Amino acid sequence: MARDTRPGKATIFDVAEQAGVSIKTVSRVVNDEPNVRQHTRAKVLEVVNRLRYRPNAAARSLSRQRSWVLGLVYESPDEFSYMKDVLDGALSACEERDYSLLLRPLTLPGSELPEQVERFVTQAQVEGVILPAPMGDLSELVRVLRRMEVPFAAITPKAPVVGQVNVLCEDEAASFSLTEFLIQRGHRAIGFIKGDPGHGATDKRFAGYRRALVEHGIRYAERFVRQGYFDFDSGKAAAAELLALPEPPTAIIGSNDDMAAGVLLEARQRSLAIPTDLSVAGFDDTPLASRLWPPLTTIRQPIREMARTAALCLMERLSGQPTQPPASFGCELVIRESTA
Amino acid sequence: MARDTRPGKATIFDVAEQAGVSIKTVSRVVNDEPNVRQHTRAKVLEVVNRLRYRPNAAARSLSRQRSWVLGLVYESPDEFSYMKDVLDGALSACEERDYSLLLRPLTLPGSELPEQVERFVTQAQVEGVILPAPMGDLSELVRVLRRMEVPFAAITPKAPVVGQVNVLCEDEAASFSLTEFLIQRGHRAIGFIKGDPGHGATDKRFAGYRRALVEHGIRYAERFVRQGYFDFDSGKAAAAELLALPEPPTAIIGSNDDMAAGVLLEARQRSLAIPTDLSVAGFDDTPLASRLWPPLTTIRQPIREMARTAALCLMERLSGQPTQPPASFGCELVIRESTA
DNA sequence: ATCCGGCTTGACAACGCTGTCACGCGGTGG
DNA sequence: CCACCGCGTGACAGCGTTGTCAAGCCGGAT
Repeated sequence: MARDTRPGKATIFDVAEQAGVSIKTVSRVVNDEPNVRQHTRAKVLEVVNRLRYRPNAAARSLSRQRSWVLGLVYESPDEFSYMKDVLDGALSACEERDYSLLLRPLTLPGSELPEQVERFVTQAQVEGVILPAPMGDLSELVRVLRRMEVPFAAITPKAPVVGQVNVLCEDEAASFSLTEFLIQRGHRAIGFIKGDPGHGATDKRFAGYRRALVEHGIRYAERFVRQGYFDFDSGKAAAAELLALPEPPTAIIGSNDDMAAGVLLEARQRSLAIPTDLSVAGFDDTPLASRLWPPLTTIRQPIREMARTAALCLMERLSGQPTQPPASFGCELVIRESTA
Repeated sequence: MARDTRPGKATIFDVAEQAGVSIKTVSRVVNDEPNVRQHTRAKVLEVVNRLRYRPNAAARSLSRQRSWVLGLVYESPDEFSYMKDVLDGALSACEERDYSLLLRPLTLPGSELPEQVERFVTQAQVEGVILPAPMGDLSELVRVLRRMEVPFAAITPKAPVVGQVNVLCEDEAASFSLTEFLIQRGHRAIGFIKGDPGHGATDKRFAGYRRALVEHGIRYAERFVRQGYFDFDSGKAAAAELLALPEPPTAIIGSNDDMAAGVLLEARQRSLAIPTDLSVAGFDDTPLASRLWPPLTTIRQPIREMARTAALCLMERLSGQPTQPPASFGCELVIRESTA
């Protein structure tokens, strides 16, 4: 007769007692350690199931001096679809390996950033941190984690952070292919709206744009490039400037979908037909891209897979494996109706 | 000379030793317990700061038999903006009170739902669960949590779950005011696209629509109502049916923004001018609503605040306070350019 | 018969913290 | 002068698990 039938309440002692073994043996069975006779193992497992025994995470953490907690430090933007995919990927990896994932949204720019991250990591005994873009590009952040000796995995289009797990995204190549696509469709005057200067992706995407122009013998014109901040409003404002040019571009690339949406709105307010009068392209293939009119030509990155990989590699590293070389993920050009 | 200057590594013993007191006194100071002389307290705090001592969460959990972990169980949809706000609110509350928040996305409908939740709760020693809409409407889920004696907080437009924390949203009233707004603008033939039948919000929003019609002496016509599933495609499909009617409605309400976006697209493909030929309204005021053309008239709910409240009330309850009566939150009509 | 080594098992300390209880001290009321 | 009380403090036993180490057992080699 079980003393307590509520699940999650039985301890290793209860199991040991009912199985007629010592707690150590139960521990061995539960942790799949070798050197337990088949018969004993079966008996223990039977009791484990009957009592719905689950090891107490706190006790295990305390004893093993490990928390099995990963942290996800991110910037919380309005348009969350990028982070949603990151979250999905990281969570799936964590669930698979019985890690927990703790979230820490940050507002940028932030002077107290190092303190906030330090608090986050120590408070929650975070073993490793995942840094989705653009967090890996923040040197203060990297420095804090280094000092605290907390391993991290950076998802970034920039050069890999040495000594850490890196997941690279081929933003430059993606931007190149997007620009090339527009060139092949006959565009010569192509506007480009850059993203936030703090983000590594900003430079890479811009670099891909320039390279495509050069390789196709088109002169790069600074007047076709505007600074944006990865948000709707800045995209709209930049588009307003570009479209007010004496010879406006026939196509505009926004460095993300949200800015491209801003371009669309600005164009509409100027009664420009899309894509007849103006082609527009974005980046990221967020849900937004397919809901706009016309649906956006954009670049799809396997964000979910990238985050998953980042988490998994980080776990490997935490369990003592040598750090993997950076994993790189390609992008896909999604052609919709906003370009002609 | 500190034995280990790395932060987060000092234990209560190190502090006690350097402060010349017992570990119990350190514990008292750190936990703000009474009966410590001012002088002693100051000395201990000084050492705590110097060593950057942070209590070990696992040890504390083990000893106090509490985990300070809340769980957030949600359905992971394509359009994540609702969940982003929930997440923001819940996280802010957790940070404030030094709780951790664990996430558990679920795919609906799911036959293994109870098992998944049970695993989630026991595995991570979750003390209380937050159920954003529509999770609180799933009876299997509620039943599992009841059986496990895990308190939860439901954010729902439906009747409060007895014995638990409840945060109510006034979907019926909001829908009423939105419909009334359209009526006052002269619309008589108003189409309505319902949401997923499983969601409590679906009925409430529909009820508000009907009540507004009735109170303004407009006959309710079933042909103007279509079933949707809270996603873009179903909204578009429903709009197609409504607009194919011999006498199509002059306004269409989507039960959320994503479906309203679908209506917009369908209208555009039929060359209907918005809002001249057709008014469109949504629900939720997601970022999508303001990025579409024309920007959507919609209903804004204080989701973030609601989630915050849910989390805070849940914590109160976990620390032994009596359960609060349900908190109710009003909505706001956001008038944009999609209606005339 | 003896010794050795590998497999299986268990006793016990350790992990870092909090709860309980007891002790000493100074003041207060009888 | 003594009993009593409340405050400040510390010793110590848990909390549930894993790591260490030693013991017992068995088979094979000596």
